[in-house]
Amino acid sequence: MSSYSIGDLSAQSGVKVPTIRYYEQIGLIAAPARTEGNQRRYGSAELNRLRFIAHARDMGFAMDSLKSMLSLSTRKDAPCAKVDAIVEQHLAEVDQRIKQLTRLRGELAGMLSGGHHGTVGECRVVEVLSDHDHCGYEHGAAA
Amino acid sequence: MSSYSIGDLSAQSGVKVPTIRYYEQIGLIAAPARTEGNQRRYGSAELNRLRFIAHARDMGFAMDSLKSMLSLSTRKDAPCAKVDAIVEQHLAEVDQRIKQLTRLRGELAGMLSGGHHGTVGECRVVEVLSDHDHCGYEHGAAA
DNA sequence: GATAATCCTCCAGTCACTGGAGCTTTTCGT
DNA sequence: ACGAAAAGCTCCAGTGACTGGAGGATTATC
Ligand SMILES: [Zn+2]
Ligand SMILES: [Zn+2]
Ligand SMILES: [Zn+2]
Ligand SMILES: [Zn+2]
Repeated sequence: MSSYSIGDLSAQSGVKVPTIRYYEQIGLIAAPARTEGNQRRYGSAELNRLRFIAHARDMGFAMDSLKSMLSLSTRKDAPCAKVDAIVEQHLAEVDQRIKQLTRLRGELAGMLSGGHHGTVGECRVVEVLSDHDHCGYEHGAAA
Repeated sequence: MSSYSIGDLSAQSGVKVPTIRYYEQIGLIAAPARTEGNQRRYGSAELNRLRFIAHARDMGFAMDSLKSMLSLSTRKDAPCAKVDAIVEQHLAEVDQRIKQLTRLRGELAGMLSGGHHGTVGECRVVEVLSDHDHCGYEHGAAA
């Protein structure tokens, strides 16, 4: 059988029930067929679409990219260059983020180094956090 | 002189004016003195606190950690172990995030590799996004 | 003393959900 | 076949961390 209730769909996709309704509301997924008693019934196409959404969201794609990819992924014979471009851009963003976090990691490690601060008054963490001049890292500069 | 208007404070700290008022509203900073005409006037202590907040926020500390660190950083003779612990935990989180992003990077790069997909129908990006089985990465597992 | 810039409060909106109240429908055991 | 329990429905409100606007008062500058 290929008829899922919203709960089934939720279980199969890992997306919570209210979130599915929310996605319908914002037009991310289409309004499905209803039973006599007004309950939503989905087919496997909707399940696939929802999995696509969940997977992409899980990988940190922005909602906008997601919508673009969804609309681009419907025509199987269309060129995939645009989809690929979105992924490339996301890859670049991820790279950027990794670099930022690596620098931040250094900053945090630096705060903790030198060890045995003892009191808040001597604590390098508090010092660095209180005054960016002690930090040496240009936070917003590479954003 | 050590009397700043909210605009001065904003300029000195890099925190936007409405955000400063918001921080006051949620109790992150204390309500400052007012002029005859009801305008906020700040001293350098408030500026320091705001800089602390901005700096920590900039480094991705959660609002909760921030509050803890703020309350811990007031008594200069208290031991700094707790502050350090918060930073250590944040460092661990950053490490974790870097690992996740590095794996994600691999996944994204893998999607783009093999090149020349041509059409959406053959596109590895669409394939991987449509069906997590093609992805091989356990997304939620290490969260 | 006029005029521009800044400030005030209050309220609404953002994003991506999440949860509850109160009611109806479906499912399931007997 | 029937009654209870589970799951569904709609509507509305709330979250976090701000951001922005309306409409009006105050301050700074020339
Ligand atoms: Zn310390
Ligand atoms: Zn810094
Ligand atoms: Zn492709
Ligand atoms: Zn995957």
